[in-house]
Amino acid sequence: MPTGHVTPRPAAQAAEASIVEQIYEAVIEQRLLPGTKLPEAELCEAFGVGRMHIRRALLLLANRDVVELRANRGAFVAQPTAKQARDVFEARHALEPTVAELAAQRCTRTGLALLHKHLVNESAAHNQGNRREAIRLSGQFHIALADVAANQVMSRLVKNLVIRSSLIIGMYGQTSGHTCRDDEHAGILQAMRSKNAELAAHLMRAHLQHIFENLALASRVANRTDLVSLFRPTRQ
Amino acid sequence: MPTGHVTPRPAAQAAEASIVEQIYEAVIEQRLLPGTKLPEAELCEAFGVGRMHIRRALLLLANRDVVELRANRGAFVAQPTAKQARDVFEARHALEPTVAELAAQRCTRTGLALLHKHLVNESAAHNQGNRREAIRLSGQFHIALADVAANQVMSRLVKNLVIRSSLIIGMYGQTSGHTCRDDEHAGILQAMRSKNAELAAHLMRAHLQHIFENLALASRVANRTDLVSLFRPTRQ
DNA sequence: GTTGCTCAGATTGTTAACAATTTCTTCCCG
DNA sequence: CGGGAAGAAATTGTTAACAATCTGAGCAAC
Repeated sequence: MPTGHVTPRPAAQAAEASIVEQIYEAVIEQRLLPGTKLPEAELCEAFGVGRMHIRRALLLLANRDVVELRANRGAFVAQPTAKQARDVFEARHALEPTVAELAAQRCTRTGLALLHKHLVNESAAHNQGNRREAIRLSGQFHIALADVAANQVMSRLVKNLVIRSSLIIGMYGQTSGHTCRDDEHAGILQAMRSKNAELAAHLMRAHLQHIFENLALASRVANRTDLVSLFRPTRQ
Repeated sequence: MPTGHVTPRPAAQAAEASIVEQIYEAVIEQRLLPGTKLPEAELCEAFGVGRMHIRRALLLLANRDVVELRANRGAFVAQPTAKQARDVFEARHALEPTVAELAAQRCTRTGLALLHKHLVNESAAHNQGNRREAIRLSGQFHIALADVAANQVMSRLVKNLVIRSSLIIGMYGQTSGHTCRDDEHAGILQAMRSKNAELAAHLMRAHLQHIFENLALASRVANRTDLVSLFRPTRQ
């Protein structure tokens, strides 16, 4: 037993958790579009780890329906079907109003301040035309709300659903950039400030409904992503 | 390309899915109690597969909080804390009334028949004193309900929450065997028959509340499991 | 008699080589 | 000039050996 007690071997299991997290972020920011191939070799180089860790990270991502593993073909960013999109938003509709309700009941001063700061950044990104950051923060708001609700189980569920929503918006989203109107987020926060849990839940319901209505589930742009991967080398 | 098109290589990825499923079942039936160690070697022998598949299955189970992976120590059946227990049931409270509502709206004649058969079996198991089967079917009812709701996303979420509930009941459940009173299940089914979605949701809410109230979250039997693993060789 | 250390056995974590499959290129034939 | 088969390169899946860590028995010291 040498010296300090600062986590003997931390690099062991944290590796794939970090990888999963980073891919999550990339999906939320829509830098990784649905259908994009994720070759093991590239990921190994990108994250500087062995194939084993990449393999395990991909397995976890597949288990959460963020990537799809095709046997002997490799890993691809998931392409949710219209049915899956409906299911995801139905689940959000069931969960998130309750999350908002709980968050309104349990929010501390610190939590409110955090969410407010979130909104300020979100608004700023919107006005600056920083679409990527705006999308990211837009999703993060829902996750932050779940954190304020102080329920880790629901927090994880919401996180996963938000990420999958990013994929869904990437596939069926209308061109107009208002994926999540920040004023609606502001309304929810205002309801929380006045401790009106019922109103927060109602506003969340309406908000989710609006997001869902802005999807064009009829337009099957499913194969678009293959084109994207074709065009990708030139862009960025 | 030899003959038929009946899934060229099915044995590949289905392996760990099957293993996960079987461990799920064992946890639901409370054959695997919280804290039980799951050594790789034994699992390899039990399922007749290589260490790799076991390893991946355990990773998936850990990702769903059904087992806990301690670095260099191995895999153990998860031991939910009281906080986690509250979180799980709060999530169920948010999800399952909606599931019941949707199930009531969407149930087909076939679905109702399936659920009815479920209840009959459950009741029979209860009367025959077949505790293990009763517990299993009791959990399965909630899962079957989610299947009837025809939302795969919610179905998977409910399944996971039910399994974790089994662990919670295993840790904090009172001695009396009524983990899920089947008459309450019957009430929900009756509400579905009369297409009363609102009532189904309400009954589900009450049902979950009852289950939760029968937990003794105060009694920290957390370390009990270590004793269990000590006593286990003699029993059964 | 108990506490603490040391070393062997067992278990987990990692790496690397190998096998199987897919994909792309090349070449032949129509 | 186009279609298609054969083969090579690349990628994924699997196995086995190796390294690191933990567990437990045995022994010495207090």
